[in-house]
Amino acid sequence: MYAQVTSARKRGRPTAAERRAREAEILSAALGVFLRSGFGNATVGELAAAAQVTKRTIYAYFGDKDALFAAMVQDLAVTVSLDTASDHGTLSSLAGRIVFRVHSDELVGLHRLVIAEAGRFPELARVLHSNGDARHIARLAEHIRAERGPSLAPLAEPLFSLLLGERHRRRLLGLDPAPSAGEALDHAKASLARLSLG
Amino acid sequence: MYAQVTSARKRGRPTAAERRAREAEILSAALGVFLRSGFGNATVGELAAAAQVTKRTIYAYFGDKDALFAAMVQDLAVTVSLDTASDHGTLSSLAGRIVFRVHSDELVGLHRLVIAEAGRFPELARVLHSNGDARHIARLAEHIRAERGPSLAPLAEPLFSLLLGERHRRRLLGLDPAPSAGEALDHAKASLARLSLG
DNA sequence: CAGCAATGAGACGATGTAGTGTCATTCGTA
DNA sequence: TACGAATGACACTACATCGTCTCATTGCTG
Repeated sequence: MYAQVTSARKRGRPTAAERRAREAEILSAALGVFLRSGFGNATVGELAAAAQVTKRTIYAYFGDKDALFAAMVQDLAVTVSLDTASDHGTLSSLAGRIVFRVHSDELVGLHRLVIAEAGRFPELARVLHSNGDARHIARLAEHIRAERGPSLAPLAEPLFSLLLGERHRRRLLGLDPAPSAGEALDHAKASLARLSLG
Repeated sequence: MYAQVTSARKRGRPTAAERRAREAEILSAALGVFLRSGFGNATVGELAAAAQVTKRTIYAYFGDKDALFAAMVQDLAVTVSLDTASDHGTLSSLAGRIVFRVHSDELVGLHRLVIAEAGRFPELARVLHSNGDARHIARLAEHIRAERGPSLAPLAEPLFSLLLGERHRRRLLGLDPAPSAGEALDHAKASLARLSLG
């Protein structure tokens, strides 16, 4: 059940650039494996094969499986929310992009992983929430403040709940596919209208 | 780390009533253990000790660990939503009770378990959603229809999303404690007001 | 250029756990 | 009353997986 090894990697001491690239590759491969198998079910051998390295290297780079998982989540947490650069445009366009992003397979899977392991990694739950939900809500609040006035800013949090909606709960349970960008925008507009923000 | 065994249970063939009681006891104990440890981390020995039986009996009753987990979730799914009997009173009182129930440690923990194992037990995810969220939304829709007219019934689903709110996401991540009954009612009233259902 | 750090390859030990076998014991049932 | 089903107690097997060890190999670094 391991990933296909297409070519043997060369041995020997790597350059500094190779080290950085290898670390990134391990983290990236780990995401794929953990999303497919879950934390408990993923074996270190599987993780190593997916990253095209040996277990030796995994342990040399990260110490153990727990640390690799933590490093992966920490690494991803930075990119969990939308780019700040894309932080212009109308409120409804922002809301639509948030819906699309938050319902994506990648983010839903990451959320599922962290929820499942929240007991063993409480810090990761905090990090994920700070960089995800909290940031999205803050961004919505800024836009509402700018477009509709400061008095409506407290609507950002309930708006975010509507943007998630029942669909996101079904997503976490694996019952629904990810929405398209068009569906996401439609849902965002409907949510704004319900709070008289349309 | 096993539960303390206070008294040795008698041996020998049990009566029919004892069998039923024992099965219920195993299911109940399994909930506690799975909530504490998660599915993967809970051992069959732990489950057996918590139920005051031996592993032999667990296997005789349920076959294997997977089947025990499935039986437990199926058993609980029936009681996941509010009693139909308590289905009277005002809309805001119903909403308050739903908030309280859905944010309870027990339901949040069950949700967390099923989300974590949704890959291996997709049927359980369906059962939990049908008996939980879907039923709550249907009940809200009935009340809205009766109190405010049929045209507002489609608001039941967004209302349910507001009732969960950001708090429930934080609950799943283990970041917040369960709300008191008073807090639950306050939040329900605020949510109704936001949708002009107050 | 010589020594050493880092790696691939993969065997290996240690550990934990699912699930079963054995035997005595209790009690329902014919 | 005698037999057999169901269970407790618990040793035991089978197996998976974490993490380490060995050895050869490559290429940085002084």
